[in-house]
Amino acid sequence: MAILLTQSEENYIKAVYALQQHHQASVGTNELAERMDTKASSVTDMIKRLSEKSLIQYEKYKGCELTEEGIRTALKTIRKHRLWETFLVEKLKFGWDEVHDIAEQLEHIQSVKLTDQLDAFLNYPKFDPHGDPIPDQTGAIVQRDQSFLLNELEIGAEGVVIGVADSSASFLRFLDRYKINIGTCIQIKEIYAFDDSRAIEIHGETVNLSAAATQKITVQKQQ
Amino acid sequence: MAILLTQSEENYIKAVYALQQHHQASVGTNELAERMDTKASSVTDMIKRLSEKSLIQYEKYKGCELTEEGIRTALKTIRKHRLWETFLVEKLKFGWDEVHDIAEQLEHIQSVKLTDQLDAFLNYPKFDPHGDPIPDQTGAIVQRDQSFLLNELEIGAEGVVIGVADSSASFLRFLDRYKINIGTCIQIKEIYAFDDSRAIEIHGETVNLSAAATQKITVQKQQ
DNA sequence: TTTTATTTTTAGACAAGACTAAACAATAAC
DNA sequence: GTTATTGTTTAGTCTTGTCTAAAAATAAAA
Repeated sequence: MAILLTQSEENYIKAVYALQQHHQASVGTNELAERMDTKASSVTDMIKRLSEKSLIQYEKYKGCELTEEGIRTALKTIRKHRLWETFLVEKLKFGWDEVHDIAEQLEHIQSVKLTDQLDAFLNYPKFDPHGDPIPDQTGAIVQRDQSFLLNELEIGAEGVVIGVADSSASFLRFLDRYKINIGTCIQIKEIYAFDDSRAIEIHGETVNLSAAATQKITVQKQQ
Repeated sequence: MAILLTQSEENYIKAVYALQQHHQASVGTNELAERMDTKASSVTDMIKRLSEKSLIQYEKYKGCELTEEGIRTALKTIRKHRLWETFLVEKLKFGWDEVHDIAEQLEHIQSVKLTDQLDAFLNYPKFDPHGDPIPDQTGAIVQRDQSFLLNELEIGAEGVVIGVADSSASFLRFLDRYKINIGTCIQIKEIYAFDDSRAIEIHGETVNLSAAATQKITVQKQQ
């Protein structure tokens, strides 16, 4: 059942999954090479290997996509990654901008029991510190009911931050400076048409966020 | 300062350290091959690599030993291994016979901050679940005052279990069956000369332990 | 001290995963 | 419907870590 994969193979599977989720179509070699920070020729080699293991569906010059088994594999890795990120932030007091690289290593630890015990220890969290959903043992993901980007809210509307669309350290530090976190409550006070920035109230203070910033913050609308 | 090592290199360093600690002399190629479950020729290759990185002192046909830098490296890995074992048993409720293989993977995660935060989270433990000392950030190891093997105690003497000299799953399960754990108090009731077994009192009950078993349990003598 | 046995090292090969350079498809432009 | 351009694959090389088979050095025995 559970085929043993190298770390490199797991990383490729994860990347294919992410790209496939993004644009609902088969994934190209160059695109994947860009994402994996490697060369197209290396990608071709790896795709062939994964195709041998029937985790990927592949036809020459036609791109690739994950098989059912490949998707299950990707979800297992994502589950581990997000559980470890949660552990690092909740228990070890890391900032949410510091955890990605470490989780990238931890996600490759092989032990189903470890993953499940960690899940239990964290009290079966549904979302990680960036607001991304954590697949359960069966690979199921909780789907949130309608969420909005911050720039979709009208003046006066309130939202609770549930995620971010950019996990770069730079952006996460920006959020920290404004004390914006998962669960933070935000109200739109004003929208400036000239640059599409917003005045928002947060923790009682009013601050200005650029259009770029508001496009990267996901909220659950209140009431 | 901190040279990056592959997992394989780290494992070799750890093995050399262990063998060197055991018999205070330079470590032979075959011996190391046995320990690493590989062939002597592979060991020679690796020793050369580690010698290049000046972690190992090596002379052809004369065996090898760790340099100062090599010892520091070994202690870092041992620190991580034992902290993770402690985490798995204390927080994730693993049995002490289940943690070795997982810790063997976790010990290779690269992040000084992770190790130190984990140490803090566990409240700076001095010993792991098998009673082995955990090196601190500087590599210092707490030395226990005189410990004894269980078969060195005379009749009537009491001891508190502080470690085991065999971490095989089989032996650890044996200990679990008798509810023998780190911190368990044991008193010698009788010594049977014919097979060198002992009647011992433990948790109010009296049971018989073979000579082989009593040679593998380390205790701190009481009073 | 010469022979025998053991230990250790070399030489050459292999698989995984990457690379460069060059060839080959597929698509777009004219 | 040829040419450019872009995307993809092949061929050959490299490194890490391993292997086998054979040679060389050391240790033990005669």
